[in-house]
Amino acid sequence: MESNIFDAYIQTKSIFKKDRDILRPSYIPERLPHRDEEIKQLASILSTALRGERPSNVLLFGKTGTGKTATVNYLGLEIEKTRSKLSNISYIYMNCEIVDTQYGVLQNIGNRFIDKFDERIPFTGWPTERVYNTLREKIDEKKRVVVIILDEVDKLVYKSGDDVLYHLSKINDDLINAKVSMIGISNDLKFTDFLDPRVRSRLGEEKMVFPPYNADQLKDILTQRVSLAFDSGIVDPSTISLCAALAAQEHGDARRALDLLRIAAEIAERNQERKITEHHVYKANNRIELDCVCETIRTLPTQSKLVLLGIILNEEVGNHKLTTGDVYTTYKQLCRSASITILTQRRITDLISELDMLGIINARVKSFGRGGRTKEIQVSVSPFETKKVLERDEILMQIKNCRPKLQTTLI
DNA sequence: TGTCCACTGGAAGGGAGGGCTT
DNA sequence: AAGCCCTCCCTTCCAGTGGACA
Repeated sequence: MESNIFDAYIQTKSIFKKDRDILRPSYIPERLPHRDEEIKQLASILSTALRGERPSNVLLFGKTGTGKTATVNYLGLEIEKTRSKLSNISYIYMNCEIVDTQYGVLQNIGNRFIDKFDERIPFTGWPTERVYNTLREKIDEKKRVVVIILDEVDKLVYKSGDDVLYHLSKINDDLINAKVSMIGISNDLKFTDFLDPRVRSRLGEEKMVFPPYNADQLKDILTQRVSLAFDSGIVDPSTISLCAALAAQEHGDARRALDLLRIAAEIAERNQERKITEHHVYKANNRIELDCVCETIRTLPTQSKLVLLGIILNEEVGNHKLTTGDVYTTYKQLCRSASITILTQRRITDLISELDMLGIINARVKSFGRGGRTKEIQVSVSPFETKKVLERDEILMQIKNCRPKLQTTLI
C-alpha cells in the first residue's frame, strides 16, 4: 500500500475527547466556577429587562482572564434561552478592540436591527449623525429592551474619545418604544477619568469589579474543562496544578491557564504522546510567549519594522542605549537602501512610542543635561528571534545584507 | 543661577482612500 | 461628476523641559 506523509498523523487518535474548542477561552461551559456572585449580581441588574424595564448601565472592571466576557456571554445565553417567552430583548455584544471608531460602533449596532441587505448602513460614507439617526429609528421600531455590551470599551475611548458613549448613553431620551442599556467592559479602572462627567455618571450607574482568580480557583476551572475535553488519565493532576500556578503568577489569568493547557495538549499530540505532562506545559509556556511577540512583530507596518530593525542592528554591534536621534539616523540609512520614503523625525517619535507600548522596546525619556533631553531606547525582546521575523518580511528582505554605518559608542 | 541642548509631544491641518448623495 | 463625510497616516510648527555645565 502506498504510504503518504500524513498517514502517521491521520492514524493516530486525537488526544482530545471531542472538541478542542472546549479549551478555548471563548467556550462557555454550563457552569462558570467561582463567578456565582458576579453572575447573580449582574443577573439581578439585567432581570429588569425581563419586565420590559430598562436595566441600569453597568461597568465591569477586571484584569484579562478574570471572566468578565465569559460572565456576560453566559448571561447572554441564558437570556437567549428565555427568549421564546420574552422575544423583546436584544443582546448585542461588540468588541471595541476590533470595532474602534465612533462610526464603526454605531454602524455595527445599527446593522443588527436591519434585515434587508440593501438597507444596511455602509461601512463608510455616511455622516455619523445620519448613522446615529438610522440606528435610533431602527431600534425604536418595536417595543423592546436593547442591551449593548461594549467589550474593551477603554480601547474605544482612548482611540476615538467618548462621543459614541455620549450619544448612546442619552439615546433613551430620543426613544419612545425601545429602551437601551449598556454594559461596558474594561480592564482599566482609570479609563473613566477620560470621560465627560455626564457620560461617566450615566454609564457607571452600577459598577462591578472582577477579582483575579487564585491558583486554586484556576485549578477548578481547568479541572472542569479537562473532564469535558479529555478522557480520564490523559492529564495528570500535577499538570493542572502547574498550568494554574503559572497563570496565577500572570495576575490570575484564566485565559492564560486554558491556553497553556490547550497548547500543551497540542504539543503532546504532535509528539504522538498519550499523556500531557508538566514538561509539555513548560514547552507551551515558552511557545506562548514567543508566539505572541513574533506575531506582534510580524504584523507591524513596514515603517515600524524599519525602526525596530535599526534598533536591533545597533544592539548587535553593542550599542545598547540609543537616543531618538541615533535611531532616526540608522532608520534613514535603512530607508535609503530599501528605497522607502523617509518619514519625519516627529513621526518616528510616535512609532518609537508605539513599539514601547507594545513592549517590544523600552523607551524612557531621560535628560542628559547639556546633551539634551531625549528618549533612551533599548530592545526588550530577543534580538535574534526578532531579526529572524523581520527578515522574513518581503520588503525588508532586500536589505537583509545591508550594513548601515552605525555609530559605535566608546565603552 | 542661568543657559542651552536635543529632543518631546500637543495642535492643526493636508491629502489619500474608503464611500455616499445629488 | 461634483460635493460631501470619516478615518488613517503623515507633516509642519512650536512651546516646553530636565538637568549638566559654565
